Amino acid sequence: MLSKKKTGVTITDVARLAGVSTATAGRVLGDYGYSSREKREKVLSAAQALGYRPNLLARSLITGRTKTIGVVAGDIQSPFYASILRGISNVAERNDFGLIITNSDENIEHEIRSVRLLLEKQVDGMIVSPCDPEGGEHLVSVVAAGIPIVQIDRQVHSLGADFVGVDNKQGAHDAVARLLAQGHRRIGMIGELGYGDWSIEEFFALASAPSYASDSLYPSWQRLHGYVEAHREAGVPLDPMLIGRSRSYSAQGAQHQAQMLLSNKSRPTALFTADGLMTEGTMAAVAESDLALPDDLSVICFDDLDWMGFVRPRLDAVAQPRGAMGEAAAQLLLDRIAGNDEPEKRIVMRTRQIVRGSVAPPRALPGQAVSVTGQ
Amino acid sequence: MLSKKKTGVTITDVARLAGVSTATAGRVLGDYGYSSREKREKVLSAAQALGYRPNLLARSLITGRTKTIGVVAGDIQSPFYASILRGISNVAERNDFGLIITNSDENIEHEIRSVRLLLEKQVDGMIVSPCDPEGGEHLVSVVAAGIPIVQIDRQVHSLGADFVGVDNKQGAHDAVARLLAQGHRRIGMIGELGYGDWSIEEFFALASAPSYASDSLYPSWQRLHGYVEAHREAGVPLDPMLIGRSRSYSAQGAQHQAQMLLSNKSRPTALFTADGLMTEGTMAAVAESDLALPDDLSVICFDDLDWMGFVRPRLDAVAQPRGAMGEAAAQLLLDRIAGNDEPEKRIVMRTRQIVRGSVAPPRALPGQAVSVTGQ
DNA sequence: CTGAAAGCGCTTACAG
DNA sequence: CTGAAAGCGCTTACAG
Repeated sequence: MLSKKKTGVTITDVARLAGVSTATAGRVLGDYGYSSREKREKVLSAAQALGYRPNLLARSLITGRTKTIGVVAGDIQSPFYASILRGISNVAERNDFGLIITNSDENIEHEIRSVRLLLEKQVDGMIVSPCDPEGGEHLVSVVAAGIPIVQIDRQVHSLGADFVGVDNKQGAHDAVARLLAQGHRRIGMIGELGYGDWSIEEFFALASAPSYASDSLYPSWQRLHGYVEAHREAGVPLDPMLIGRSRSYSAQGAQHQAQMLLSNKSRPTALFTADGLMTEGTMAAVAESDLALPDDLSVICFDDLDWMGFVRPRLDAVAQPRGAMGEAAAQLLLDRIAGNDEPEKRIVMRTRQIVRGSVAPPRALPGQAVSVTGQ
Repeated sequence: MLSKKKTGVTITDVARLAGVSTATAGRVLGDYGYSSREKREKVLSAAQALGYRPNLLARSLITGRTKTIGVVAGDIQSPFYASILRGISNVAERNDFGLIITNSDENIEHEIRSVRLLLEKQVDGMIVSPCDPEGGEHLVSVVAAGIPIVQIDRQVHSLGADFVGVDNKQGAHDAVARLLAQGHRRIGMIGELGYGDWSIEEFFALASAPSYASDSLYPSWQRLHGYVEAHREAGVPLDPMLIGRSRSYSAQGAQHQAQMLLSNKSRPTALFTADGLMTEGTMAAVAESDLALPDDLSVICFDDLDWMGFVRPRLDAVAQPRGAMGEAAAQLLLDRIAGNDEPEKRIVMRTRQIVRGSVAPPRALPGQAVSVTGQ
């Protein structure tokens, strides 16, 4: 037995009470077209008396615009997406847009399902964090249908849609360069590094070329590129054994990789983590170890999370402007929805190095000679 | 200049290509009513060929149901709401429902605006975390209009809508009792404690009566009630000076309250924080102090956040089943939408004490005699 | 099982 | 400035 939803007050009811046509009532209530002050007041007070609320569905069916944007996030529960969503939500509310939110869980089937739902709900545009750089046919067809997409954090090759992200290479480069300047020579990195048909060795070879461009790669690879560049500039040789590749966005995977790295007899003296989830897994591994930060191990994390400011030691981080990324993406999308047809835009935002005390010069490890050169 | 949205393929197009009426096409595509295998196949292949996607707006306009639920959260960026939303989202996706999300920012005007938007978007039901226990007229009118509401975490008095929350009193009681059992006699609490027309002294007097019921109060007051009960059971006198009342959901406010408490010459030897945000502020204050956990100060936090498991020392917490709360609320709402008209339901979920090492017996403070009784 | 017709609640030309 | 009419893309009785 379905509960029968009361068919609320309609524009027809208002028009009848006000003694005008539905067209006139519509013009007043929808604030389009002309209306005399007299009719206007009649309609308004009738609407008030009846408690009229417009049915946006009906309006959208005609206008072809829903004033709704859809989002496909990786996982709305993660601090990264939660902050981005907040930024998107701010802009949406400010512009009287609704927001439909879905998760892909980094699964292409889910992503396709989400996009279909958003399409059927007739969103005016979408913000998507695509989970497969190569699997974007479903997105191509959205764009082809004239529905704007803004990609966030990650992108599909040759989709030709706007993009908002951060300068991953620069952020990682600066963090790793700081560790190198402190004298670290064995710097571990824990990253997702999932897509990519190459081994770490092969990527090192590619990325060592000064002309190598990683712009279209996934964030963790761009961050590894920054790692490589910092090493090249410092003249420090690369060691593939120092790279922990979790291959999926999972704290457990990262924890496992960090444990492996730290239990090695020639363990790294510093760790660079490639995102929030990798940081959580890595810190869990560190907490289980006997290592004291920063004396036994220096750490810098990509993405600054709330708690990093009040644990001991406080953790150094590469901060991404997550809220601003969401706002920029939403604003760009609204511009597109409003008809802005300038060429494809790429907004690459700057990261910020946050120094708090989780970096110190390396100490000599048992059985190892460490030459501290520093800056 | 508005970009003209291409009016996609409609059921009329499909019907024409398939050589059937729109009614028949609708029956096949919408999977309602009868259809012969022959027509069915024709319609399906025509739809496939044209790339038909139903326009859910049109369907909803007729059926009066949008298969969409709306959520009014406090702040989707907080880990508390982010997890709840994930739970809601899981159930929604599983049932092919869309999800429209808004924030109230604990501001009644925003909440009213959000509810209006959801109403105009014709959601089939709402999940709301109301920000004012007394200000619920806008919610009353929603329920009166036949649109089900499930309240989460907090509730409006006498709204007569379902509710999903946790046993705040019990959770707080057990945490504080554990501190008392360790010998703590001066236990501070940092909480929002915003609504309520009483002072802490007055509340202590009220809540000391064994028959006092705090079920309809805001969570932080219920948690303070648990604090009071644990003290009464242990025969430990209450001291209003030990309660830091931030009066708003703000980490800064909590930090300030914690600083005040900790800088007092007869400072507490243990702290109980009443929610995630209070914990963040409190931990910031602790990080700035000279106090070492757990030797100088024991801590238990209400709400278990990811990072509490891998900081040092790991933090003890009262875990709320946030994801399950969201799932339960969404499931209950879907039941109501499906027509379940049983009497108002209250789902009160259990918390779980998580012991990790941030609690130890108190040490004597300079200039104070401490009698450790504990077990 | 199928089709013609009406209609959901609005907005949009089009006359006046 | 206003109203009668048509129509957005579907679903729903109602005949057949």
